[in-house]
Amino acid sequence: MARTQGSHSDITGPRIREAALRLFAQHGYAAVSMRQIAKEVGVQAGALYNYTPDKQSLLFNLMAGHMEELQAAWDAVPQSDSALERLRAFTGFHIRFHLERPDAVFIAYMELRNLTEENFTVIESLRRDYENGVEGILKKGVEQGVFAIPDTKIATLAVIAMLNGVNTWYRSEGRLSLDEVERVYWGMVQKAVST
Amino acid sequence: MARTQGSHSDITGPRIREAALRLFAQHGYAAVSMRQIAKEVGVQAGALYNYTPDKQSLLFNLMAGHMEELQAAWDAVPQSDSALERLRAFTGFHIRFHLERPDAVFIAYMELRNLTEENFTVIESLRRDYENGVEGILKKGVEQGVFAIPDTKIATLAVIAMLNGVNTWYRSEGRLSLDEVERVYWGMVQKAVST
DNA sequence: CTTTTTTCTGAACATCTGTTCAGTTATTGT
DNA sequence: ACAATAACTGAACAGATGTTCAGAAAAAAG
Repeated sequence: MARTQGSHSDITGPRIREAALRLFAQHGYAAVSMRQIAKEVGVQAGALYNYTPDKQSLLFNLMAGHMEELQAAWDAVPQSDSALERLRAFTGFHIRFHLERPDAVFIAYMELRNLTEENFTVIESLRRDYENGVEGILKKGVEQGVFAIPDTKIATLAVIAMLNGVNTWYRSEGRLSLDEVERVYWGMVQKAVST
Repeated sequence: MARTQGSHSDITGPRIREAALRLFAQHGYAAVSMRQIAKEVGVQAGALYNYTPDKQSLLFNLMAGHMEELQAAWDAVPQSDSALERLRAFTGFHIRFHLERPDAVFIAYMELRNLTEENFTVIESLRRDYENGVEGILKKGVEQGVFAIPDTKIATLAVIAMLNGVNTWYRSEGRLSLDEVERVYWGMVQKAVST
């Protein structure tokens, strides 16, 4: 046997990324072998190398793709003039975006140490861009006199860390709806930074 | 060669745990081999098995030890009658305790997926105990009328997630002192839950 | 129908994995 | 001085690791 029936590059490529994403999130990058990923796709390990130069690139592209999607999605959200309204929009956006892709989020936060130095630098830079956007909102709110924040950098990280926490416990079959979750978190975020 | 000069069980044991802790935190459980740990200690891989039945137990004992230390340390903190004061004490305690052992904290949160099912259950139970202590404070505050919280469980997780964020950015040589960090976070926590 | 290209297999590679264990040496107890 | 024990070595184990590559088969192009 060699090439099997119905095999296509444009199908196998995404399937490899999906399988890698799920497996990396579940067991961790180092604990997942190329053969496991291949098995999930229904292909031999060697075939993966038609789609990625190596395992490291597979991880890096998943992470970079996620961070770029995140930034692009946030850039597409219309921005109000009010800093308070911007922060509310961000809270909702961040919670929803992250709950929609728990695996990608998990990897982007947990597998940083398995990146090469260069790849790590790239991802960290993307993350900083995103954080700077949030800090911009907080700074604007301080200027407008609606936020009282001794250190906007810390507040940025604190808010993001708090919101990221949702992913550790939220289940769609659970007690609370997405809207309720959003409302509860917005209540805390708002109070935490307000004057 | 076999037993080397000046070798002692009561020295090697802790050194193995220290090396494993550092390496697991740095590269991840799955990415670290028993031979790497042994090399760090200055011993052959086989010698590790005088101190741990296997690699999994090494991880589990590090995590369980950390969680028990955490709970014991918090239990030792004197508790006020005021829920507000209790929460302030918790904020300071949690930040300081976690900043003192970044590696153990990192492992306890990141390597859960590398635990066997039974071991995972144990660790999760210890974590829930700790979280329940915090939720008790918030509930008490609601009773006393000083906290306004729609959902104490979510608020508990949100506060802890926010505080855990410190470990991702704090450096002792950095811009802020521990006292300042504690003050800034307490300001946000207090406002987030207060009436 | 024939050629070319794309997609994949299956085997091979050198190296690393966790773990076991017989044997060796330093230390402790008598 | 000798025996017993604790601590460790070094080799071995069966299997897994990422990656390469010649060749085979299916699909596309002519």
